[in-house]
Amino acid sequence: MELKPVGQRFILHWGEMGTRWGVNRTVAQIHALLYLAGVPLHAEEISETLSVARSNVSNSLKELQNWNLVKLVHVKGDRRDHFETLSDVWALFKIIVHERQQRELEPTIHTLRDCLASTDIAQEDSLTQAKIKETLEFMETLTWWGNEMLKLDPSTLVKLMKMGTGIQKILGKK
Amino acid sequence: MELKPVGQRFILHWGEMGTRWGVNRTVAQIHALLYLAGVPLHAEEISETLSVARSNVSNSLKELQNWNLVKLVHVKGDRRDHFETLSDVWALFKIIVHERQQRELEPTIHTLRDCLASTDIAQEDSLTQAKIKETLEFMETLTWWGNEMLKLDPSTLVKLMKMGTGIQKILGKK
DNA sequence: TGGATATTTCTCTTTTTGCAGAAATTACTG
DNA sequence: CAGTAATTTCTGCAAAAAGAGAAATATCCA
Repeated sequence: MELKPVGQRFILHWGEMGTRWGVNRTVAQIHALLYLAGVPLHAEEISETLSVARSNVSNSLKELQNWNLVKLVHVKGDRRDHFETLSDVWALFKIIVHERQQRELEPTIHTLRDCLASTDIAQEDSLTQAKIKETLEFMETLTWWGNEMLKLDPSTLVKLMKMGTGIQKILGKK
Repeated sequence: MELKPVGQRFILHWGEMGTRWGVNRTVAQIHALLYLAGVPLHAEEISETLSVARSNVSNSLKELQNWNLVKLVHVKGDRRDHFETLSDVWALFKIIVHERQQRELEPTIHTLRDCLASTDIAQEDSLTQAKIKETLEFMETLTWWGNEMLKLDPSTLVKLMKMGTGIQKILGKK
Protein backbone atom coordinates (compact mmCIF):
# COMPACT_ATOMS: atom_id res chain seq x y z
CA MET A 1 0.00 0.00 0.00
CA GLU A 2 1.42 3.32 -1.02
CA LEU A 3 1.05 6.15 1.43
CA LYS A 4 0.19 9.62 0.24
CA PRO A 5 2.13 12.54 1.74
CA VAL A 6 -0.28 13.53 4.51
CA GLY A 7 -1.02 9.95 5.53
CA GLN A 8 2.69 9.31 5.76
CA ARG A 9 3.25 12.40 7.83
CA PHE A 10 0.44 11.41 10.16
CA ILE A 11 1.88 7.95 10.66
CA LEU A 12 5.44 9.16 11.21
CA HIS A 13 4.25 11.69 13.73
CA TRP A 14 2.18 9.10 15.56
CA GLY A 15 5.30 6.97 15.73
CA GLU A 16 7.31 9.79 17.27
CA MET A 17 4.62 10.40 19.87
CA GLY A 18 4.45 6.71 20.69
CA THR A 19 7.19 6.78 23.31
CA ARG A 20 5.46 9.62 25.14
CA TRP A 21 2.29 7.58 25.10
CA GLY A 22 4.01 4.51 26.49
CA VAL A 23 4.52 2.41 23.37
CA ASN A 24 7.38 2.23 20.91
CA ARG A 25 7.57 3.79 17.49
CA THR A 26 6.59 0.74 15.48
CA VAL A 27 3.59 -0.02 17.68
CA ALA A 28 2.33 3.53 17.33
CA GLN A 29 2.96 3.61 13.59
CA ILE A 30 1.06 0.40 13.02
CA HIS A 31 -1.82 1.72 15.03
CA ALA A 32 -1.85 4.92 13.01
CA LEU A 33 -1.78 2.97 9.76
CA LEU A 34 -4.69 0.75 10.75
CA TYR A 35 -6.59 3.77 11.98
CA LEU A 36 -6.21 5.64 8.71
CA ALA A 37 -6.73 2.59 6.55
CA GLY A 38 -10.12 1.90 8.08
CA VAL A 39 -10.05 -1.62 6.65
CA PRO A 40 -8.30 -4.75 7.98
CA LEU A 41 -4.72 -5.20 6.80
CA HIS A 42 -2.48 -8.25 6.96
CA ALA A 43 0.96 -8.22 8.56
CA GLU A 44 2.87 -8.45 5.31
CA GLU A 45 1.18 -5.38 3.96
CA ILE A 46 1.88 -3.45 7.16
CA SER A 47 5.50 -4.56 7.03
CA GLU A 48 5.93 -3.35 3.46
CA THR A 49 4.04 -0.12 3.87
CA LEU A 50 6.02 0.93 6.92
CA SER A 51 9.34 -0.67 5.88
CA VAL A 52 9.56 -2.55 9.14
CA ALA A 53 10.71 -6.13 9.69
CA ARG A 54 7.97 -8.71 9.53
CA SER A 55 8.87 -10.03 12.98
CA ASN A 56 8.62 -6.57 14.41
CA VAL A 57 5.14 -6.23 12.97
CA SER A 58 4.16 -9.51 14.55
CA ASN A 59 5.31 -8.46 18.01
CA SER A 60 3.88 -4.98 17.71
CA LEU A 61 0.48 -6.33 16.71
CA LYS A 62 0.55 -8.54 19.76
CA GLU A 63 1.29 -5.48 21.89
CA LEU A 64 -1.61 -3.60 20.30
CA GLN A 65 -3.87 -6.52 21.03
CA ASN A 66 -2.76 -6.44 24.66
CA TRP A 67 -3.87 -2.84 24.70
CA ASN A 68 -7.22 -3.92 23.22
CA LEU A 69 -6.67 -1.40 20.48
CA VAL A 70 -6.40 -3.88 17.65
CA LYS A 71 -8.19 -7.08 16.94
CA LEU A 72 -7.55 -9.97 14.67
CA VAL A 73 -10.14 -10.52 11.95
CA HIS A 74 -10.42 -12.67 8.88
CA VAL A 75 -11.18 -11.61 5.37
CA LYS A 76 -13.18 -14.03 3.28
CA GLY A 77 -11.08 -16.00 0.87
CA ASP A 78 -7.78 -15.01 2.47
CA ARG A 79 -6.09 -17.32 4.91
CA ARG A 80 -3.84 -14.64 6.33
CA ASP A 81 -4.68 -12.95 9.61
CA HIS A 82 -5.90 -9.42 9.22
CA PHE A 83 -5.96 -6.68 11.80
CA GLU A 84 -8.13 -3.69 12.41
CA THR A 85 -8.54 -0.98 14.99
CA LEU A 86 -11.53 1.06 16.09
CA SER A 87 -12.49 3.89 13.80
CA ASP A 88 -14.16 6.00 16.47
CA VAL A 89 -11.63 8.23 18.18
CA TRP A 90 -13.77 8.53 21.32
CA ALA A 91 -14.04 4.80 21.62
CA LEU A 92 -10.28 4.56 21.26
CA PHE A 93 -9.90 7.15 23.96
CA LYS A 94 -12.05 5.19 26.36
CA ILE A 95 -9.94 2.10 25.86
CA ILE A 96 -6.73 4.02 26.35
CA VAL A 97 -8.00 5.60 29.56
CA HIS A 98 -8.99 2.24 30.88
CA GLU A 99 -5.69 0.60 29.98
CA ARG A 100 -3.66 3.43 31.40
CA GLN A 101 -5.62 3.25 34.59
CA GLN A 102 -4.62 -0.38 34.85
CA ARG A 103 -0.98 0.28 34.12
CA GLU A 104 -0.42 3.61 35.83
CA LEU A 105 -2.75 3.61 38.82
CA GLU A 106 -3.72 0.06 39.69
CA PRO A 107 -0.27 -1.15 40.81
CA THR A 108 0.22 1.87 43.01
CA ILE A 109 -3.18 1.52 44.64
CA HIS A 110 -2.26 -2.04 45.43
CA THR A 111 1.10 -1.07 46.94
CA LEU A 112 -0.37 1.76 48.99
CA ARG A 113 -3.00 -0.52 50.45
CA ASP A 114 -0.26 -2.93 51.37
CA CYS A 115 1.76 -0.15 52.96
CA LEU A 116 -1.15 0.95 55.12
CA ALA A 117 -1.99 -2.59 56.09
CA SER A 118 1.60 -3.38 57.04
CA THR A 119 2.56 -3.50 60.69
CA ASP A 120 5.53 -1.27 59.84
CA ILE A 121 3.19 1.64 59.22
CA ALA A 122 3.17 2.41 62.96
CA GLN A 123 6.85 3.35 62.81
CA GLU A 124 6.15 6.20 60.41
CA ASP A 125 5.35 9.65 61.69
CA SER A 126 1.76 10.78 61.36
CA LEU A 127 2.53 13.15 58.48
CA THR A 128 3.83 10.31 56.37
CA GLN A 129 0.89 8.12 57.29
CA ALA A 130 -1.52 10.88 56.32
CA LYS A 131 0.22 11.46 52.99
CA ILE A 132 0.06 7.83 52.04
CA LYS A 133 -3.59 7.68 53.01
CA GLU A 134 -4.39 10.81 51.00
CA THR A 135 -2.54 9.51 47.99
CA LEU A 136 -4.41 6.26 48.10
CA GLU A 137 -7.75 8.00 48.42
CA PHE A 138 -6.87 10.25 45.53
CA MET A 139 -6.01 7.34 43.29
CA GLU A 140 -9.13 5.46 44.27
CA THR A 141 -11.32 8.46 43.54
CA LEU A 142 -9.62 8.98 40.20
CA THR A 143 -10.08 5.35 39.24
CA TRP A 144 -13.67 5.29 40.35
CA TRP A 145 -14.44 8.47 38.47
CA GLY A 146 -12.65 7.21 35.38
CA ASN A 147 -14.77 4.08 35.45
CA GLU A 148 -17.94 6.15 35.83
CA MET A 149 -16.98 8.17 32.79
CA LEU A 150 -16.21 5.03 30.84
CA LYS A 151 -19.79 3.92 31.40
CA LEU A 152 -21.08 6.83 29.37
CA ASP A 153 -21.41 6.37 25.66
CA PRO A 154 -19.08 8.52 23.59
CA SER A 155 -21.73 11.02 22.51
CA THR A 156 -22.75 11.75 26.12
CA LEU A 157 -19.11 12.07 27.01
CA VAL A 158 -18.61 14.66 24.28
CA LYS A 159 -21.59 16.66 25.50
CA LEU A 160 -20.34 16.52 29.04
CA MET A 161 -16.89 17.63 28.08
CA LYS A 162 -18.10 20.43 25.88
CA MET A 163 -19.87 21.85 28.91
CA GLY A 164 -16.66 22.22 30.82
CA THR A 165 -17.01 24.38 33.89
CA GLY A 166 -20.59 25.09 32.95
CA ILE A 167 -21.21 22.07 35.10
CA GLN A 168 -20.19 24.09 38.11
CA LYS A 169 -23.15 26.43 37.65
CA ILE A 170 -25.57 23.56 37.42
CA LEU A 171 -24.15 22.04 40.54
CA GLY A 172 -24.58 25.35 42.34
CA LYS A 173 -28.28 25.41 41.46
CA LYS A 174 -28.92 21.90 42.58
CA MET B 1 18.10 10.97 56.44
CA GLU B 2 17.19 7.45 57.33
CA LEU B 3 14.10 6.01 55.71
CA LYS B 4 11.73 3.85 57.67
CA PRO B 5 10.43 0.67 56.05
CA VAL B 6 7.14 1.98 54.67
CA GLY B 7 8.67 5.24 53.48
CA GLN B 8 11.32 3.28 51.68
CA ARG B 9 8.81 0.98 50.10
CA PHE B 10 6.75 3.95 48.94
CA ILE B 11 9.77 5.60 47.34
CA LEU B 12 11.00 2.44 45.64
CA HIS B 13 7.57 1.77 44.24
CA TRP B 14 7.24 5.33 43.00
CA GLY B 15 10.56 4.85 41.25
CA GLU B 16 9.38 1.69 39.53
CA MET B 17 6.22 3.42 38.34
CA GLY B 18 8.22 6.37 37.06
CA THR B 19 8.86 4.91 33.64
CA ARG B 20 5.16 4.28 33.11
CA TRP B 21 4.50 7.88 34.07
CA GLY B 22 7.08 9.21 31.63
CA VAL B 23 10.05 9.88 33.90
CA ASN B 24 12.95 7.69 34.98
CA ARG B 25 13.41 5.92 38.26
CA THR B 26 15.64 8.48 39.95
CA VAL B 27 13.36 11.37 39.01
CA ALA B 28 10.35 9.57 40.41
CA GLN B 29 12.19 8.50 43.56
CA ILE B 30 13.33 12.02 44.30
CA HIS B 31 9.84 13.28 43.83
CA ALA B 32 8.49 10.66 46.19
CA LEU B 33 11.12 11.52 48.77
CA LEU B 34 10.35 15.23 48.67
CA TYR B 35 6.66 14.47 48.80
CA LEU B 36 6.96 12.33 51.90
CA ALA B 37 9.51 14.58 53.58
CA GLY B 38 7.20 17.57 53.43
CA VAL B 39 10.13 19.87 54.10
CA PRO B 40 12.78 21.22 51.71
CA LEU B 41 15.84 19.00 51.27
CA HIS B 42 19.20 19.78 49.74
CA ALA B 43 20.76 17.75 46.95
CA GLU B 44 23.42 16.11 49.09
CA GLU B 45 20.82 14.77 51.48
CA ILE B 46 18.75 13.40 48.62
CA SER B 47 21.83 11.80 47.12
CA GLU B 48 22.71 10.07 50.38
CA THR B 49 19.21 9.01 51.29
CA LEU B 50 18.56 7.41 47.93
CA SER B 51 22.15 6.24 47.28
CA VAL B 52 22.25 7.99 43.95
CA ALA B 53 25.13 9.95 42.42
CA ARG B 54 25.14 13.64 43.22
CA SER B 55 25.20 14.52 39.51
CA ASN B 56 22.20 12.34 38.90
CA VAL B 57 20.32 14.19 41.63
CA SER B 58 21.22 17.48 40.05
CA ASN B 59 19.89 16.46 36.64
CA SER B 60 16.82 14.82 38.06
CA LEU B 61 15.94 17.90 40.08
CA LYS B 62 16.23 19.93 36.91
CA GLU B 63 13.82 17.54 35.21
CA LEU B 64 11.38 17.86 38.10
CA GLN B 65 11.59 21.61 37.86
CA ASN B 66 10.80 21.39 34.15
CA TRP B 67 7.68 19.51 35.15
CA ASN B 68 6.88 22.28 37.64
CA LEU B 69 6.64 19.64 40.30
CA VAL B 70 9.57 20.83 42.35
CA LYS B 71 10.83 24.25 43.17
CA LEU B 72 14.06 25.58 44.50
CA VAL B 73 13.85 27.29 47.88
CA HIS B 74 16.33 28.58 50.41
CA VAL B 75 16.54 27.79 54.05
CA LYS B 76 17.69 30.56 56.32
CA GLY B 77 21.30 30.23 57.36
CA ASP B 78 22.11 27.56 54.77
CA ARG B 79 23.75 28.51 51.52
CA ARG B 80 22.82 25.28 49.81
CA ASP B 81 19.86 25.08 47.46
CA HIS B 82 16.92 23.24 48.88
CA PHE B 83 14.05 21.68 47.01
CA GLU B 84 10.45 21.01 47.80
CA THR B 85 7.35 19.70 46.07
CA LEU B 86 3.68 20.37 46.61
CA SER B 87 2.10 18.59 49.51
CA ASP B 88 -1.43 18.57 48.10
CA VAL B 89 -1.97 15.54 45.93
CA TRP B 90 -4.77 17.23 44.00
CA ALA B 91 -2.58 20.19 43.22
CA LEU B 92 0.11 17.80 42.01
CA PHE B 93 -2.45 16.08 39.85
CA LYS B 94 -3.45 19.32 38.21
CA ILE B 95 0.12 20.11 37.32
CA ILE B 96 0.70 16.65 35.92
CA VAL B 97 -2.42 16.82 33.78
CA HIS B 98 -1.35 20.17 32.44
CA GLU B 99 2.19 19.05 31.69
CA ARG B 100 1.06 15.85 30.06
CA GLN B 101 -1.33 17.78 27.92
CA GLN B 102 1.62 19.83 26.69
CA ARG B 103 3.79 16.82 26.06
CA GLU B 104 1.28 14.27 24.81
CA LEU B 105 -1.38 16.30 23.01
CA GLU B 106 0.00 19.69 22.03
CA PRO B 107 2.57 18.46 19.49
CA THR B 108 -0.01 16.29 17.76
CA ILE B 109 -2.57 19.07 17.59
CA HIS B 110 0.07 21.18 15.93
CA THR B 111 0.95 18.50 13.40
CA LEU B 112 -2.67 17.72 12.58
CA ARG B 113 -3.40 21.38 11.93
CA ASP B 114 -0.41 21.48 9.64
CA CYS B 115 -1.61 18.37 7.84
CA LEU B 116 -5.04 19.84 7.23
CA ALA B 117 -3.61 23.15 6.10
CA SER B 118 -1.18 21.50 3.71
CA THR B 119 -1.93 21.55 -0.01
CA ASP B 120 -1.19 17.80 -0.06
CA ILE B 121 -4.36 17.13 1.90
CA ALA B 122 -6.35 17.21 -1.35
CA GLN B 123 -4.59 14.05 -2.51
CA GLU B 124 -5.97 12.03 0.37
CA ASP B 125 -9.28 10.27 0.08
CA SER B 126 -12.19 11.76 1.97
CA LEU B 127 -12.15 9.06 4.66
CA THR B 128 -8.59 9.92 5.61
CA GLN B 129 -9.37 13.60 5.59
CA ALA B 130 -12.35 13.04 7.85
CA LYS B 131 -10.32 10.93 10.27
CA ILE B 132 -7.63 13.53 10.62
CA LYS B 133 -10.23 16.20 11.17
CA GLU B 134 -12.03 14.12 13.80
CA THR B 135 -8.80 13.35 15.57
CA LEU B 136 -7.88 17.00 15.70
CA GLU B 137 -11.28 17.97 17.02
CA PHE B 138 -11.06 15.28 19.64
CA MET B 139 -7.71 16.47 20.87
CA GLU B 140 -8.84 20.07 20.90
CA THR B 141 -11.91 19.20 22.93
CA LEU B 142 -9.87 17.17 25.34
CA THR B 143 -7.36 19.96 25.82
CA TRP B 144 -10.04 22.57 26.24
CA TRP B 145 -11.91 20.44 28.76
CA GLY B 146 -8.72 19.69 30.63
CA ASN B 147 -8.04 23.39 30.91
CA GLU B 148 -11.56 24.03 32.16
CA MET B 149 -11.11 21.43 34.86
CA LEU B 150 -7.76 22.92 35.81
CA LYS B 151 -9.52 26.18 36.54
CA LEU B 152 -11.48 24.58 39.35
CA ASP B 153 -9.91 24.56 42.75
CA PRO B 154 -9.05 21.11 44.06
CA SER B 155 -11.98 20.87 46.48
CA THR B 156 -14.54 21.59 43.75
CA LEU B 157 -12.78 19.09 41.55
CA VAL B 158 -13.10 16.42 44.21
CA LYS B 159 -16.81 17.13 44.64
CA LEU B 160 -17.31 16.97 40.90
CA MET B 161 -15.49 13.71 40.60
CA LYS B 162 -17.24 12.12 43.50
CA MET B 163 -20.53 12.73 41.73
CA GLY B 164 -19.46 10.69 38.76
CA THR B 165 -22.31 9.80 36.47
CA GLY B 166 -24.69 11.47 38.88
CA ILE B 167 -23.95 14.43 36.67
CA GLN B 168 -25.82 12.73 33.91
CA LYS B 169 -29.08 12.89 35.86
CA ILE B 170 -28.63 16.55 36.57
CA LEU B 171 -27.99 17.19 32.93
CA GLY B 172 -31.17 15.36 32.05
CA LYS B 173 -33.20 17.59 34.38
CA LYS B 174 -31.73 20.80 33.08
C1' DT C 1 1.46 -36.31 3.73
C1' DG C 2 4.29 -33.01 1.66
C1' DG C 3 5.03 -28.71 -0.02
C1' DA C 4 3.67 -23.91 0.10
C1' DT C 5 2.25 -20.13 2.89
C1' DA C 6 1.89 -17.74 7.12
C1' DT C 7 3.30 -16.72 11.76
C1' DT C 8 6.06 -16.72 15.85
C1' DT C 9 10.20 -17.20 18.43
C1' DC C 10 15.07 -16.71 18.84
C1' DT C 11 19.51 -14.49 18.38
C1' DC C 12 22.29 -10.82 17.51
C1' DT C 13 23.10 -5.86 16.41
C1' DT C 14 22.05 -1.13 16.96
C1' DT C 15 20.19 2.58 19.39
C1' DT C 16 18.75 4.83 23.31
C1' DT C 17 18.64 5.76 28.08
C1' DG C 18 20.38 5.90 32.67
C1' DC C 19 23.73 6.97 35.66
C1' DA C 20 28.47 7.14 38.07
C1' DG C 21 32.60 9.68 38.62
C1' DA C 22 35.68 13.33 37.05
C1' DA C 23 36.31 17.82 35.61
C1' DA C 24 34.82 22.40 35.23
C1' DT C 25 32.21 26.17 36.71
C1' DT C 26 29.93 29.11 39.82
C1' DA C 27 29.04 31.21 44.20
C1' DC C 28 30.13 32.31 48.63
C1' DT C 29 33.26 33.63 52.77
C1' DG C 30 36.82 35.31 55.54
C1' DC D 1 40.88 37.90 46.01
C1' DA D 2 42.42 33.35 47.57
C1' DG D 3 40.26 29.30 49.18
C1' DT D 4 36.40 26.47 50.05
C1' DA D 5 31.77 24.86 49.35
C1' DA D 6 28.13 23.90 46.12
C1' DT D 7 26.50 22.86 41.72
C1' DT D 8 26.56 21.73 36.95
C1' DT D 9 28.44 19.82 32.84
C1' DC D 10 31.14 16.40 30.59
C1' DT D 11 32.76 11.72 29.56
C1' DG D 12 32.32 7.15 29.23
C1' DC D 13 30.46 2.84 30.57
C1' DA D 14 26.47 -0.34 31.52
C1' DA D 15 21.85 -1.68 31.13
C1' DA D 16 17.64 -1.73 28.68
C1' DA D 17 14.83 -1.37 24.66
C1' DA D 18 14.01 -1.60 19.81
C1' DG D 19 14.20 -3.95 15.87
C1' DA D 20 16.37 -6.83 11.82
C1' DG D 21 16.96 -11.31 9.95
C1' DA D 22 17.25 -16.26 10.58
C1' DA D 23 15.35 -20.27 12.32
C1' DA D 24 11.60 -22.80 13.99
C1' DT D 25 6.84 -23.74 14.12
C1' DA D 26 2.24 -23.93 12.71
C1' DT D 27 -1.42 -23.98 9.19
C1' DC D 28 -3.61 -24.96 5.07
C1' DC D 29 -4.59 -27.38 0.98
C1' DA D 30 -3.92 -30.41 -2.97
